[in-house]
Amino acid sequence: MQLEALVRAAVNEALLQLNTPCEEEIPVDRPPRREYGDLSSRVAFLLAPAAQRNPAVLSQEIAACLAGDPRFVAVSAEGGFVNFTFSLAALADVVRSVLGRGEAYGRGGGGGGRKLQVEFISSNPTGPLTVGHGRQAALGDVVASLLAEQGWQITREYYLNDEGRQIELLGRSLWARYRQALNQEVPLPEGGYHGEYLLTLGHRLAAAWGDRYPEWNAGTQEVFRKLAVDEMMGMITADLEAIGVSFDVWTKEGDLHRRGLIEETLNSLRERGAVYEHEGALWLRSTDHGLGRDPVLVRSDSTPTYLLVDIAYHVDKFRRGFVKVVDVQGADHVEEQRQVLLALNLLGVPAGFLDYCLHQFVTVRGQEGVERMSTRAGRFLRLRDMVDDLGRDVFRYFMVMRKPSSHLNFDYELAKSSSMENPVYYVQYAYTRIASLVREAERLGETPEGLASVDLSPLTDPSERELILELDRFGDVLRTAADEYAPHLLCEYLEGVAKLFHPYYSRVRVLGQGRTTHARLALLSGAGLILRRGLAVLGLSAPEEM
RNA sequence: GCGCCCGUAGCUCAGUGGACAGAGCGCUGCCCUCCGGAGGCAGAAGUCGCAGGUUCAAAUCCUGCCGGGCGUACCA
Repeated sequence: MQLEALVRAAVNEALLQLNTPCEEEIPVDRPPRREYGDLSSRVAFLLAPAAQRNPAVLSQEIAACLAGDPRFVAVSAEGGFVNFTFSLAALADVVRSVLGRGEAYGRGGGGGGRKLQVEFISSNPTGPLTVGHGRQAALGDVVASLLAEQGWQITREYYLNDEGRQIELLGRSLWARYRQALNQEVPLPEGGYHGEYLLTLGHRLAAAWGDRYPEWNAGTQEVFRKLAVDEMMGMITADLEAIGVSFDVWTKEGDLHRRGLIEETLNSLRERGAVYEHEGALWLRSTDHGLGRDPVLVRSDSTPTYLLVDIAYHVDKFRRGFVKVVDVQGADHVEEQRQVLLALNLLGVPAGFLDYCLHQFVTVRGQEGVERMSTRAGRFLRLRDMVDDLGRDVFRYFMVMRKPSSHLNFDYELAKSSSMENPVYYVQYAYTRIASLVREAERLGETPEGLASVDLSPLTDPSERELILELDRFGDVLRTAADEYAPHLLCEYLEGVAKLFHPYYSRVRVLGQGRTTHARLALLSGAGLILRRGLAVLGLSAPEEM
């Protein structure tokens, strides 16, 4: 990050001398081949057309201007690119920045302390969390952390659908299981919940209550509905705890109703002429705005659909003062997302207020070909079972290591492996080795006075240069990952740092080398700090010992 | 049919306009009495789904086609 700025400044100076100012930001890239230097700029390609110059010549002139610049040991032009190789002093500044800024290193200020909400999981309380929810849980939690790193004031929120048809069905299913446990032939309702968890719960209730609720009536319904939701929420919070996810706010659908928000939102949409009646139901005019079909807002039995409630919920989010809202949702919600965005637009909520982080589904390797998971049918892999088996760190990492928009193939065998083949351990082990090294240095009395002021001139090994260049990228990686809701970029970055570290560590001796020891300890402390910070953003531990 | 996502090495995936396309796993060979061996080094392996187009430059942008996933409910 600071090295990029350094190149940018140097190029600007050269362009000023050449009387060819660049209006846009100077492009700086990592060259594809090591021999091209540490960083490069294709600025000459950018300026050549307007200046009517040959990029190859222009790049040579830029390089010539910067010959002998103390920030670089080499500035060269090749085929229109300008390639930069930093001086050791410039690189050493990076290490000093890392150590100097410490925990704050890599943070960005784009959020400016403004309020941002990340809503995720929001799974119906109709069963325990599944592997699919696991991806969303990890993704939402890490995206929230990434945005917090950019200076946003984050609220993690879970929307709890505690009313409606599915919940009635759940209560009725539970009652059926309860009666079955008392040896009464009561079938599960049509479309009811088949999962084993209700069976277990039914037996428990039968043992506790005996024949207290023999009939399905309004009173029984109320008892079972409420109890079922409470029990399911208990399971869900326990599951969340297992993966280390916690929420700041839980919003219940019932509250939105009681506050009259649904009605109010419907009226606002109606005033804007966006609603019409057809076959006894109320529909949203969305085909007028290029969407595929008009969805129902209020059913003919006068109950609101999920879509209308969701629109009202988002209007409420806007009123609550969030500057931005990110909803993490599965790919099966695209259609609905467009409807919500359209409705918000009609209601005057500024564009860009709501953003979706859309993710594809998870397949666990070895289970391909099985039917799609369904909580209702009782056909799913429980998140809890996988977390208990693999550990929180591995589970979380594997869930965010792929681009959200790509289907996730979960390699269970690799996740289960405890060697360095497993990327989680590969990264964590790098940190552990550094921690161990620092402890050993302290024990031997080889720890330098102030790490940040150590003489770094002994860092002449090529791997040390590589490592420093990589450390310098940390802030960029965090920012891009936050902007794009793409935690996998951070995973790849950390694996890259670990991949530079491990071979270096096994090849180079750190302790007992005098000044070189001090310099290497400073560099590795910086690397350790970044590994720990990166792992923390992912919600993983950085073990001092493994 | 329509909409969205995906198609890159044997497998799982990075890489959204720049220089001879990368990683992990797997495979082949070599090395390791040493700060934590839960190792290290090297190698083989790719017409970037196909065909056109735009550009000085395309895995990347545009169009069409092929293949896979998801959606297309008065479910959520």
